[in-house]
Amino acid sequence: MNRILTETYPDAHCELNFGTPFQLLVATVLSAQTTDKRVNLTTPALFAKYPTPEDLAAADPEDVEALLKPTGFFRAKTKSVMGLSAALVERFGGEVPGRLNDLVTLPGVGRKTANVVLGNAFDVPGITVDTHFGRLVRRFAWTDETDPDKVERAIGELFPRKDWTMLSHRLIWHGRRICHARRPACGACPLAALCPAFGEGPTDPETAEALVKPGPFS
DNA sequence: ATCCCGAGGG
DNA sequence: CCCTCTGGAT
Repeated sequence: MNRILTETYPDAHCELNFGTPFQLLVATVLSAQTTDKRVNLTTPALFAKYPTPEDLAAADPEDVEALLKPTGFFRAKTKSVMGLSAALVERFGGEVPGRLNDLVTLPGVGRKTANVVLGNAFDVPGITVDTHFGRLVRRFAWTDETDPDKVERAIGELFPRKDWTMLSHRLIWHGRRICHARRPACGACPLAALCPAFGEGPTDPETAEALVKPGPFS
């Protein structure tokens, strides 16, 4: 299945826009329970006004809340991004640390966010267990764990370190495009023949026709 | 109504 | 383990 994912999504990548590791960190915190498209509509104004941890730590919280409103959870996210900015200035010399154990000490930063930053700003392999990743690895029966930390460990044992970041991107892309939470587009899925969850539950009607005409080799 | 590249708190 | 934070798209 991994080979097909690799062929289907050879160029899968992080779709958040950023100019610095700090901006990627902030954008990733903002991406919780929001589409990255909406984050990308929000961050330009934020980064224009507050490009560095020093700027954001010294900002007026009400102004930041107003800027972050469209991303949802705007009070909690303001607290997180201003808090992590202050922590970066106080404890890390204003630089984003390149180690997981340091990143997760920042307010609002869990393992998922930390691994996004490691994988996309530091070239350090990281498994990012978000809602898509967890759903897909369970559908694929790669693990039956539901706790994100346990999923991360289980998948980490199945794949070599160097593949962790791209595997994360590919599963997330596949989850967004085909293997949706509610009505997966099984009829359009290149993994259909190999997928243990194929045909389970309702399928996207737009692709259902393909299920009846599976192709030349069935 | 349900989902979106979650994290912190109880 | 649960709950809450929150707005926009479908």
